[in-house]
Amino acid sequence: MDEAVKTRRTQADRREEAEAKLLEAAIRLISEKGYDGFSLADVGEAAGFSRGLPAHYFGRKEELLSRVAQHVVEQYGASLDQLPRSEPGLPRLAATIRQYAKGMASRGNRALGLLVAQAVVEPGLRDTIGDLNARGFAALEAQIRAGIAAGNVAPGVDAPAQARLVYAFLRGQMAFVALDPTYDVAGVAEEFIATLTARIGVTRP
Amino acid sequence: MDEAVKTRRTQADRREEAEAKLLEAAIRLISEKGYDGFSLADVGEAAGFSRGLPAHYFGRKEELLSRVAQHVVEQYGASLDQLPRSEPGLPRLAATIRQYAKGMASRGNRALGLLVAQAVVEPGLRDTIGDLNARGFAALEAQIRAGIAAGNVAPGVDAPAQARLVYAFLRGQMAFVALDPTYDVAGVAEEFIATLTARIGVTRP
Amino acid sequence: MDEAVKTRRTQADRREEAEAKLLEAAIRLISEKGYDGFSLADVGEAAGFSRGLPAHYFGRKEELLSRVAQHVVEQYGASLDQLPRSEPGLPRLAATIRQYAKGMASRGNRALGLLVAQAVVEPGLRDTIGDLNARGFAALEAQIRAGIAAGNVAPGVDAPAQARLVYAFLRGQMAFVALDPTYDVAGVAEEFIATLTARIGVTRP
Amino acid sequence: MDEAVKTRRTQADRREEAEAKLLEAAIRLISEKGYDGFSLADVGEAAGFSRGLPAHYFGRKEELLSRVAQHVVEQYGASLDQLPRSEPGLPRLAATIRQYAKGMASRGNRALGLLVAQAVVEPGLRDTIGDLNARGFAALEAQIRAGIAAGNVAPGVDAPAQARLVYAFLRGQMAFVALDPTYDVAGVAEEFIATLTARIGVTRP
DNA sequence: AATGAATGAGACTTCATTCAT
DNA sequence: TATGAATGAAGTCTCATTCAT
Repeated sequence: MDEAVKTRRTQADRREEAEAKLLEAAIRLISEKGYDGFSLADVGEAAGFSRGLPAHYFGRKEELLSRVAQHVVEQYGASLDQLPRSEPGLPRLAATIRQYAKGMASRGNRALGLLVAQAVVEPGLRDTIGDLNARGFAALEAQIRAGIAAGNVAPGVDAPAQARLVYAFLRGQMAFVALDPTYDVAGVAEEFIATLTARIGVTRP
Repeated sequence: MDEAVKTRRTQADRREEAEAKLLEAAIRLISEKGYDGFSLADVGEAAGFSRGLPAHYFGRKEELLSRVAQHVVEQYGASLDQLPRSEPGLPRLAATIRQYAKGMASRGNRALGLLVAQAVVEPGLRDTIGDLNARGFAALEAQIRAGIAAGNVAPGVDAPAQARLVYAFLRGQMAFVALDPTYDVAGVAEEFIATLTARIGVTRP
Repeated sequence: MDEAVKTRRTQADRREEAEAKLLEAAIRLISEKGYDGFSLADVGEAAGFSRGLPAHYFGRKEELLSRVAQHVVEQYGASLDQLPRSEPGLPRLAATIRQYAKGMASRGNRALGLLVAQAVVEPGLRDTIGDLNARGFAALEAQIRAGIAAGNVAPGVDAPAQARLVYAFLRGQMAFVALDPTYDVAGVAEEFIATLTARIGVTRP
Repeated sequence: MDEAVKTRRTQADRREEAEAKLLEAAIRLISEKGYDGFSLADVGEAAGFSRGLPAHYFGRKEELLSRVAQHVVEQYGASLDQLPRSEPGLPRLAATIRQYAKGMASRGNRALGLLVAQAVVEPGLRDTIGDLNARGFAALEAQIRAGIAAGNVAPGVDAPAQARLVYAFLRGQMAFVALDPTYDVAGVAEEFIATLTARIGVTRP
């Protein structure tokens, strides 16, 4: 039985590992060629496997792309949950914005941008990306409320609207960076933080 | 001879008109099926012409898509140039933001979102979309400067950064609306205007 | 306008002719390789066209095969309608059976046998073959009734049942011939005619 | 040693049982999807085993299909050998025809119909089905001769031809039933028995 | 012995593109 | 000029088959 378990483990591991490699390869290809600019065979080869493996695992290309989206969103969402360990509220919001600005040129983000756009016309992606947005809104909103509780955000602030505002800004920046690597993310992010602070920060007289 | 000239004119006109219809059909298809989710023949049929006409006019599909991008950008840019006739500076900025929020769910905007995303991986679109961004930045920046001149924007404001900030916010909202029609664009836009005003507006003591 | 009509004619003719060639090629392939033993590309090549043409015309393979069935059935049914010009009733029935026996080894019949069998599991063929059977029953039944009217078939004969009986025999023979070219169709057919006559013929005392 | 022998026996039995289940599953699949409308993996799953087992046991698909044909023919032939225990000759022939009519809608028969048709183009099946036909002819022929000996069939009857005639009728009916479950097998079979009797039966004055 | 992972060939199908009318 | 016939190149997807466990 130990034998059997070990064997099954190993087989399952082999598969899981191969799947992960295929997903990574797909992310790379999306970020380089676009949502539809590559074939399943390309994914197999890019991952160092046979041309047929992606189809064998995922069945339809749509399924592979949906899995890719989930994978990217999971990674992105995980980083979103790990807000920097600054003081809760406005300081942590500022830190979050800076962190995002820093990671914005990554391959995963380029791929995410294409997936987000495609989600508008691809029902299979719609929910995944919709969840991502909802999660982002919620995390930011929670942080704003934490700031109110902590006293570094003004009590009357419309938390949901401000959360969406912040997230929209971040998403928009992402598109600029992806297109133009010389775009000054950090500078504009600082300006945004200052703007946000002017609106929701607590002025101690 | 007059005859000949008139005929040629008419033919050229008819061609231009047919091309415009094809481009509009292509925009519709992009907004429904994505950047690459349709064939040249589909465009012909969607425009009410024969399946072969798009190939006849545009030759390569790449050429059609490039023309579509130019067309969309032109329309979008034109609306950007027609800023509302409010008082220059902050009031006109606010009006602009509201106007954008209103038009955000249009088909053209959905298509634009897909084109902007695709531009990241498509050299043929890169310049077109890059120009669009530059034009947007410039228009907003000019308005901020006009505000400083008019006295409704604080003199020390970093106009380029604020212009990018505003444009990023608008672009990000566009993505949210495209994905979720129930997203409250107007409400968040008002919150944004208030936020912007808190930062760059002139407080009269 | 004459011009236009002629042009359109010619194009339509070209297409119709090509389609007919493709269908004939498909029949040949079915009779040689079975219902599923060949590809669409094979059909194109066998007909002297490109590998892609069958797909271009028929879209799905299923559609091609359905069209083939209609084509074969049409030919077969046409020959069935042209009963030999013998005296109506029993003589003409006998002549019909002989005629069928003679044509049984043809390529079309081999293909028909495979299509009939496949119809059991292929909804797209079911109706076509069902119609063929119904037509066969009806033609034979009509001939039996004609015999009663003409006085060479006994009045009390169960025409529908006898028609089915005859048609079942013919269909069964078809399978034997297709499998074994040395099978003595003609001899067994004569024996069948004698048997039929013994049952439904009118004995003049 | 007894142990070892018993174990080996048991394993051989288990294998044989599993193979039988796979063959039955294959028959089911043929009757539902056609001769080639399923994969080896489908057979494994349909039989309640793993997707890999059919390949493990039979090696090539061709081998599985050939074994299926043998299996079906064996079952069919066995039922043919077990002619009903009526009086030899014409009565037993009639009983046989009735028995066949009754069993005609079975799954095995549907599969057999497809195998018979496929045999025309599949050398591997040709002999198997040829043998089946020969066996059927022989059994019927023997029964006719037995009738002559017993005095219930007329002495001058052409036994081989009549045997083929009967078998052709039965085979043809099979195709009708498979296609149309409402076809009145029993009624037409009775008409056939009466027809046969009129031709080969002995009239007692 | 049995499972299922992995390969690679080949099918169907779609389309950009070229050509004939 | 405009249509649509025809080609041929991919791309998706399915599977028989081989291998590792």
